[in-house]
Amino acid sequence: MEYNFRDIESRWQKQWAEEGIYHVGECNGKPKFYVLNMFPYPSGAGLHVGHPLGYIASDIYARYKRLQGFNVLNPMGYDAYGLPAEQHAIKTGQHPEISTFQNIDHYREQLDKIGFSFDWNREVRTCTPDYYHWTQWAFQKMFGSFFCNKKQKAMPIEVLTAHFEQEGTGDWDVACTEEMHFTAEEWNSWDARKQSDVLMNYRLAFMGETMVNWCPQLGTVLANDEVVNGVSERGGYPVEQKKMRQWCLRVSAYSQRLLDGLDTIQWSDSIKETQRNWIGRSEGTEVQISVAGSDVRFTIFTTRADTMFGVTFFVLAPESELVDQVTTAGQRKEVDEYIKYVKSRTERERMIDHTVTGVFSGAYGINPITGDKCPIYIAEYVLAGYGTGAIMAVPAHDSRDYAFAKHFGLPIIPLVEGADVSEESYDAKEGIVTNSPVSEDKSVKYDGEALCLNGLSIKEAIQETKRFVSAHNLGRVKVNYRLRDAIFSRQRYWGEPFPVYYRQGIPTMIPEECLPVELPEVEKFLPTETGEPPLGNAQIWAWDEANRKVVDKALVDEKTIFPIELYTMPGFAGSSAYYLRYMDPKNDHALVSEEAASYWQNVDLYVGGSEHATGHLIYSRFWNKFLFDLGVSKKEEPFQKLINQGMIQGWSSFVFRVKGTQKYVSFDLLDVQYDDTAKKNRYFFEGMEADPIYTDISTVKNGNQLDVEKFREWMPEFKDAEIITNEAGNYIISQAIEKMSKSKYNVVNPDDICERYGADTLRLYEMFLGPIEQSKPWDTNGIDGCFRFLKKAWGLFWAKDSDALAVSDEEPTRENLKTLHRLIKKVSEDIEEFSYNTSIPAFMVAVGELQQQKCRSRKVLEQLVVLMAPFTPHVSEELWHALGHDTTVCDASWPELCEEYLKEESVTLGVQFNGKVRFSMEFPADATPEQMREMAETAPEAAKYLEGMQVVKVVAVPKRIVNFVVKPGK
RNA sequence: GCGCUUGUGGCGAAAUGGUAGACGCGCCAGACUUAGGAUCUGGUGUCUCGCGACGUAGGGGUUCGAGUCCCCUCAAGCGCACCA
Repeated sequence: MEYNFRDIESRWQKQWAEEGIYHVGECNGKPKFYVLNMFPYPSGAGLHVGHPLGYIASDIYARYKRLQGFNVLNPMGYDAYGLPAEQHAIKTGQHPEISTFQNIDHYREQLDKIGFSFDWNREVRTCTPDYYHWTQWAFQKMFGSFFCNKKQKAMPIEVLTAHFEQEGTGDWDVACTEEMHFTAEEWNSWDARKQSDVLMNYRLAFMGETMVNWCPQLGTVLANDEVVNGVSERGGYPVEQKKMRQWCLRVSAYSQRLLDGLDTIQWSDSIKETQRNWIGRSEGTEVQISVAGSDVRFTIFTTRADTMFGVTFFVLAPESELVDQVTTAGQRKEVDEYIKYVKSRTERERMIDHTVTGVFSGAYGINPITGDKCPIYIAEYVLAGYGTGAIMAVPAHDSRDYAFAKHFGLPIIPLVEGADVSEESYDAKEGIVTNSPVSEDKSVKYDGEALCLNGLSIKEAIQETKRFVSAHNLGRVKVNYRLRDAIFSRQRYWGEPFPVYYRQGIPTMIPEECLPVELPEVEKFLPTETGEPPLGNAQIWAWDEANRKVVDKALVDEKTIFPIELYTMPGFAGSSAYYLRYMDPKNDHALVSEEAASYWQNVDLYVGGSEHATGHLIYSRFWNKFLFDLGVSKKEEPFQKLINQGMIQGWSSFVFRVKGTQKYVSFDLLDVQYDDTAKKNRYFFEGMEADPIYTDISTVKNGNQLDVEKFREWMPEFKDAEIITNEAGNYIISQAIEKMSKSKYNVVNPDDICERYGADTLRLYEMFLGPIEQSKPWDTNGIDGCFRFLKKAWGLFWAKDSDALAVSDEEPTRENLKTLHRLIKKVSEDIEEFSYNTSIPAFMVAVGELQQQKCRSRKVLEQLVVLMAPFTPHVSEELWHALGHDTTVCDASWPELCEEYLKEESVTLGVQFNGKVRFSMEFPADATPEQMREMAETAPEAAKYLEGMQVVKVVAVPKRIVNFVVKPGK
């Protein structure tokens, strides 16, 4: 019987959907397993072959786990809010929801063709009110919480206000934007507005005046991970630094927990390391510096407390508030000019250009250890956002300070024995400290004690200085994190609205029972003429406190009716807790019920791209930890194991058009020159320049030739093209590996593959391409091999030239069982290790062997069907039913491995002399090393190698090798 | 600059420290076919007529034995980057 994949696949896909065989519930009899893919953003371009890579890998794992008896949750949904839909809406005037839903339908259609075992009953879309209800709810909970540093836990804000009423700030160590100190009397004397402002310093979701990444072209602020190389990730527009009042999430409060959690999860080292870098923990010392002749004091942060004796100047960040306080009248003008210059520079300029700039403030700081007066500079190489925005400069042991000192002619004092600092600084943290102090009178005594570090190693010196500084109250030991709080508002339309109104200017939460606050209709999706965000265009957008509903904003009276927030939430809001919602997607009363959360716990296997390392994967860990503190989430970490599938790239193809003509020249006829200034190749034909132009992959034949007819048909503008071919009459194209994208015409569509080869072949081939975590270009050429394999496997079950099943009840031979169990072993191991690319060859070999063995045994073939089921569900289902089962193959059991069949009676091993294999011979599989040695030594082939030689040593490893170490002599 | 990852045929890639290149693509030859991008069989790392020798980016080391473990160098990719 012919392998008719079109019929098989469409028939089973329909039946699976009708019978709902992939729907799961909370089943306490079975152990749970939660498999999850990063849900896609449904773009207008549809799926390309890269998207399903991760879905197929996780689907194989999900099906495998199900066959092993687990109750597997494998859901899918859509990250439906996003910029492209909004940009499309601005262009066309069409509501973004319409295009988004159309795209979702298209995605679903494409996904359904590949035969995934998703439970579509649990689908979520981040843009539907029943979903973002819980995004808003979580935000309100964060607003209503603060973080206790000692307990390392979020707590209700009421606990903090009660404390303020009783004791003021006291010495409670609480995560905050800036440290504040006030008494209970002060707190109680403040009005609601002032109290609200102060609480913003502590809330986990708060409004803060912070430096933000402002993108004028997009008209919105962006999170740090949305800015790449100083330009916006979406669109590549310039980004400026701007001080703005924005909603923020106090992600930094969880820095330590985010760091510690990494040790408890199975993620790749590279992604854990990326997150560690992003969190950027650094242990150091804060030291108080007083300004000479003034009351002003400031704090510096250093990780090199051992270098206190080498300080020759101090530096403040230009944005620091201290700049104004410190600057002397004489230097005012120069400082102002410098600040103006710094402000004129964009983020991008600052990143690329590291030339030394700075200005003297006129003031001097006093080094508390040496008593020295050192000049205070202002320079942009010190960042306001890190540490205290002020540093002590030790040019001898910090390359940046060194460059600055050289530029401004400041002294350089080496502090490490043997360090030569005449050409460059000595930054290494190794060596013995000297010059600290140079002489006794160079260090200040506190309580009769002076710091002396001479003779200590640098590490010891750091510890000693920390002790000294803390003991004499000159500063304290401090841990800093690079991780910044996340800016949580966007000036866009297509996002979750904030459930917040402004009660006489005070941000106030809309009552929890009134959620969700639905995104209002607007006429235009652009900012208003007065520069308000798009929601400023919404008419029905005011909160009526008395009637507890959203009303016309014309009614705002600031007594009972107030304006609602115009900002919306960023993309990561909806994607931060969706894995919890899948557990209980239709719950109206809670994000997730207690029962569902307790049963499903967290995601066992999460599959998605590594590009989310510092975005989604940090935010959702933060979000989950917060929900864990609330008791909603049951696990500290949301994703136990993470697999990052590589990106599938496309082959872009180029033709070359001579400038200003319709001549298209074959690539091999061109002169290629590298343009050093433009950093790209330029192409010339008979002295005229030719431009590379993308051509569609469908116009390419034989790997690198242009199919001229298809090319002419592809676009009207090429219809009358003058094609200049090479001598052989072929037109050679040029190719490049690039990201798959519609605009590069290199997209390979999974639908086309399914149409031509079937979903099972597509699934096999995507896994066969290479290791799942590696990026690789898509190459359709190899797919025939997988298709042939399926036809071969199919052929095992059917009689030749007839529709009859050719399976018998005969007992399997030992050979059959050996092949089968070798396959069981290999495939089980491979799936556990996600090396699917090597199990497909194993299938190929096994099927080849069974074919050669003329195996017709039902017992063997039935198990083969089950083994293939995770990879090729359609074929397996068809064969499973053909073999007479009336249940789905998904409910079969994964075959048990029986090592007995793998045992060898004898084994052929290479016999080596001095490490080189000279001949092979048979050994009993259970031979001991002694027996092996004896057999090898007495073998006739061995004689010529042992002739006149002395045996120094023999190494015999059962099932591995026999090696004689010999040397001449007797 | 720091961190992570990767270097194996024409290509995608395999190899618990044990005969490197399984399997697939491509290519070559043959079979069946009255031309097809079908199917099947065999071959295919390099050098050599052959015996054989050499081969896993380069160099060193550990080992009876190294693609694999250790050290150094080089190259590529990704991430972070005046983070004090």
